[in-house]
Amino acid sequence: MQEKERPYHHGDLKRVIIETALDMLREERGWQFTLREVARRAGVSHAAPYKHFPDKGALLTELALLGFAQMRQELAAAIETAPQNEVRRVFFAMADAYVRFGAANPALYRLMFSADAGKIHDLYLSEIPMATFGLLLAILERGQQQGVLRQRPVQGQAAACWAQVHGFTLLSIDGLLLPEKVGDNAFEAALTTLLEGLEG
Amino acid sequence: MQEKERPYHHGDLKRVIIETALDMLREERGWQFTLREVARRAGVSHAAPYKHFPDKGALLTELALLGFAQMRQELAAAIETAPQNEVRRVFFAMADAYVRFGAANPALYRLMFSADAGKIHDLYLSEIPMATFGLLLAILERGQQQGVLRQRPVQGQAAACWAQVHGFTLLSIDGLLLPEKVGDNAFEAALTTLLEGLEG
DNA sequence: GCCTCAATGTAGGCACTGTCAACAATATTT
DNA sequence: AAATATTGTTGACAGTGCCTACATTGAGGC
Repeated sequence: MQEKERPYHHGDLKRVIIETALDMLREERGWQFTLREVARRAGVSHAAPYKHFPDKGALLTELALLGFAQMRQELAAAIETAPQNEVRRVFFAMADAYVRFGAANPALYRLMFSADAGKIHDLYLSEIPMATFGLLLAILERGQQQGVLRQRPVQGQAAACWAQVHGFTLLSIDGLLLPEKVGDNAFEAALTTLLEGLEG
Repeated sequence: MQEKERPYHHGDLKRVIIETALDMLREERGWQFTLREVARRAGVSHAAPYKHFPDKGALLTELALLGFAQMRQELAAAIETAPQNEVRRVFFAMADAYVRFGAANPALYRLMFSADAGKIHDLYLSEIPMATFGLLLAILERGQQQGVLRQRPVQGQAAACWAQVHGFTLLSIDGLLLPEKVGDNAFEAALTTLLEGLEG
């Protein structure tokens, strides 16, 4: 005698589960992901998710992929807002968007780079993350062609950028960039150092 | 009728538990830490650890602290092996030791920077990690005084270094620094970029 | 329309976990 | 020696991921 007579077959439970999980990732700061809790919140029995995901790791992997997709989108958008001929500003815009994404979605970002899902690793070679990395390579190449950046193997420079921004994002998420340690506007400072290393 | 008639009171179970946990951190690549498993391996009942640690998080926190202590020690040792007046080599030695530590103790390193323990964060202000950070600051200051490094706020430069090396370590642990993406010797490349950003 | 059948939901059970309370054995203090 | 505090064990509880058995439903062939 329930008011909302939900049909026995949910329709698109898979999407709902993913959506719910993403919501919880946004809300729960503590991040201890529980499949049963997701099911509960989705208003479905605790075993229902198993009809759509072989196991917990599969769901996590899918969430991570969605995270990469969203991040790539935001990075690309941020890049376009900058004047394309000024490499420095393009670069800054990208880095800023990157860290901002991490700060806005800490649990998701953590998940994306967490080995929790186990076999996520094959996935880092997959298209979306690779494409994101490609954005960075393109900027660096352009910068070198314009003579703004040092002539170095772009892959190495890309590694430097990636490590720096990734590290900064994680430290920031973990709340370790305390002013006592690192001063205020640590982000600008760190990015400046990185840029000065890239520039000729 | 056991051969080794272990006394009912273990003696220093606390140390043994920590030791066992560290061993397991070294061995288990997958890292899903289980208190009961530690107790089992220590040859003790599953609730025994609770006489020495209020909860799982407390043990993790202690392990993290030990990790920081060991790392600080190794970094300090590495620094001393380099000619003290050549900032560049001192810096490189430190960075190298840092990444090497992470690569040698992936699970422990992860734990040190994982919010798993919850309230670890208060601890990042504590002496040992702070002292490690101090090592870095000292190098940078010396470098600036010698005129080898750009005159910038050291804290900002330190943030750049920390983020870069931390990020690189994590990416390396996670096996994301694939040659297809980042080339071979990505480490030297990234460090070079960082150094060129620090140097005048 | 009806009957099969695969898809998708539920219920319950298994082994495991962190944690706690009750109890047992030992050290320590008085 | 007796009382007490410390440190171990056992057994329980709720919660987890995952599995199997079963219920309900939608889609396709007749």
